[in-house]
Amino acid sequence: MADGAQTHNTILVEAAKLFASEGYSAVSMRDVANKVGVTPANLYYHFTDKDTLVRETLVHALSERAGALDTIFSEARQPAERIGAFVTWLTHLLFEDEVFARLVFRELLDGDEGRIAYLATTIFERPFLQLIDATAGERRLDARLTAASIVALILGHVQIAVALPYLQGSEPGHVDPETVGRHIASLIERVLQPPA
Amino acid sequence: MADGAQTHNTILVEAAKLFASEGYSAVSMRDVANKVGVTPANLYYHFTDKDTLVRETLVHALSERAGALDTIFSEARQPAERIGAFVTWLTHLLFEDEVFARLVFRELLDGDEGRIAYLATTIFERPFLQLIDATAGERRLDARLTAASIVALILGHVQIAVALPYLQGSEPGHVDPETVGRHIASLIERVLQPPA
DNA sequence: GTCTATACCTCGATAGAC
DNA sequence: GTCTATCGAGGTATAGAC
Repeated sequence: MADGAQTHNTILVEAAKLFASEGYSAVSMRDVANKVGVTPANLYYHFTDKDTLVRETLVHALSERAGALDTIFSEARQPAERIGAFVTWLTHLLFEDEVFARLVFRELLDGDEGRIAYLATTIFERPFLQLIDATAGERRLDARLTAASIVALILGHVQIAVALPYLQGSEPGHVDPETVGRHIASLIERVLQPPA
Repeated sequence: MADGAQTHNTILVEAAKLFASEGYSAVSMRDVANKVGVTPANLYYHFTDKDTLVRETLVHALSERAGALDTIFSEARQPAERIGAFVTWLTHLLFEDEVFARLVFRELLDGDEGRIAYLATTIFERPFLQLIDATAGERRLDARLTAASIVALILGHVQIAVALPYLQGSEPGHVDPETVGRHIASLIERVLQPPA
């Protein structure tokens, strides 16, 4: 199983998958060890205890994905274009990267103060400020609430996607990132266009 | 601790609180027993095993709340008014009834097929069909996606409410059901108003 | 850095008295 | 209907050989 730095990283990656799919308390150190292909004792060489493993797994998984956020907004564009790019990016990321999406949802549900603060500043703060800036043109809406609504809309669609197939007359397109992303973009366009 | 029917109900209520706040696998039968004030063995008199307790707790908690849904839509109104009433109702319910909100989020995250199907038909189906009906007037949008968006927007706002206080310049109003509800209603109004 | 072996605890669940 | 007592499995974590 190669050298230590390798194992350390493999543990973080496999633990992220397990924690995302089962939840922290449902996954034992034995589970992680089995998946990685080492013994439980080895996990305690790399991480002092389970709580530390959970936290470092989270930091590793989130910071890995948050990097791409920079490039989304880095190119100077019109506000509307910037919003569209963000919507497309986040929708695809959450629909297609199930590990990331589920870790985010778990943190929002079960994270303690420190972990939610970390999540907020690492993932949400940058796009949130950009969205506030981009929606500030519409004076009759609270820009912060509107920015929150854009993020909420995307998160909510991902969240309810698992339930939609059980409703009457459901179609696969309702849980397809491309379709949902375009729909969200068109809703935002309507909200932000100057009223008649 | 009174007669059996009473205890049975108390268990369901206290278990709902514990499961909502900690998650199913993080709560032991001993935890539930302690909170109720009985012994673990007694729980097994009322429920055959933990999984059964979890399922019956969920059914009890959801069906209890879903009843109010009928009255929201029962009075014949204009589509716009019906949407407004639904938004106000669901926003307040989710922001103010933390046990219900967290149980719903947990099911969406960790429920198996049967439980998500139950959640979908018990909670989501009725308002969903009503919303489709009420938004069908806007021909240039997919009514089902738009209905999903309304639910998604509300769920998403509740979901990210815990993170908003950690973002720069946050205000208490952003996690207040009244303020958020009105904001959502005004967004929907803009989307559904006939374009210029 | 990884293992074997194990201590100690908490878990879900049951038997049987009251 | 509720209790005491207990079993076996599986949980976190550590000691010490390699």
